[in-house]
Amino acid sequence: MDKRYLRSIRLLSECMQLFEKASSKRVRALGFTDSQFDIIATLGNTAGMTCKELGEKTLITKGTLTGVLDRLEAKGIIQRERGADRRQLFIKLTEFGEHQFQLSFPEVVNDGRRAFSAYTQTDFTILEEQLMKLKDTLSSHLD
Amino acid sequence: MDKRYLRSIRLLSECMQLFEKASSKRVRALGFTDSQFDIIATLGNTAGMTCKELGEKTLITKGTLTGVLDRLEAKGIIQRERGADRRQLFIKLTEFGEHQFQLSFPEVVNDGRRAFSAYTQTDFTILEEQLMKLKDTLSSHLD
DNA sequence: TATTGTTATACTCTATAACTATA
DNA sequence: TATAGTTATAGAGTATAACAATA
Repeated sequence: MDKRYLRSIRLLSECMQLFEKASSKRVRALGFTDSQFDIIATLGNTAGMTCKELGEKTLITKGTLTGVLDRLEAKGIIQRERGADRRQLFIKLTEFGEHQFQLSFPEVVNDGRRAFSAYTQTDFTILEEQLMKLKDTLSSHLD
Repeated sequence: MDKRYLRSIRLLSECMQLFEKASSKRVRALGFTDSQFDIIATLGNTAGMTCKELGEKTLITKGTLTGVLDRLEAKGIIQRERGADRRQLFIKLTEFGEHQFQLSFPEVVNDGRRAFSAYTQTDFTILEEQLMKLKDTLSSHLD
């Protein structure tokens, strides 16, 4: 059994861990949990989406999502609006939420920008190429 | 402000999400939580380590770690042993835990192997090269 | 005094299943 | 009947700070 792929997975996971550790610290300092920020970042720069869509993008199951959205609504970050199909709810950032997004998102990802300061455009191109290939492979072979 | 790095981060995160979704499902089916499996995988093929080390590797803070270890100990997966410095505890897999690791680890990562079935040795080399470069960059510029 | 790990607290996330209202 | 989202429940992870034992 060829285990070479394990090295790639481990590297992938280590990169993600490094990035998440830094961003999680920022997010926490801003008064959000990782799940809450995940929602905010997903809703940012969109016209909003249904709970179903939001759950699929963030991997948060619907039962859990209600609670996370409740807390974000209590903070005035998001709002729920009935859709045409009256079973659906459209979730979107409030004006205040949009403001928070514009304010906090760059702060959270700014560490990332600094981290990549040594990358050239060519470096990015090669990295993106490999990650896209990886993503396609994983998409078509997992689940 | 150059935002090109955001694309790389997003791709990285999407790859990780795909992989974690699949592995989380397996782990859950085996009766473990992600944190618990993280501990098991970290302790597997080692002689054990202190809580401090284990916490650093898994990013689980010490207060939380005690609870996770309690539940793994109750399941007979891990054991705590006093070290030479009697403030420290060495955490290691029990014989049963080692058995569970040998049994479950391949099952969890097997999806990964399948996912990479189309990768050639050259593909792996290039991917690993890019991920190592990324890891080095993130390591030296974050935190 | 500093370090290692535990305890205590309060909150958040999680899975799951039953439920309501729409369709 | 099927779908979208909520509610209910029990368990698990989380941050934080105070604590005990040891160094």
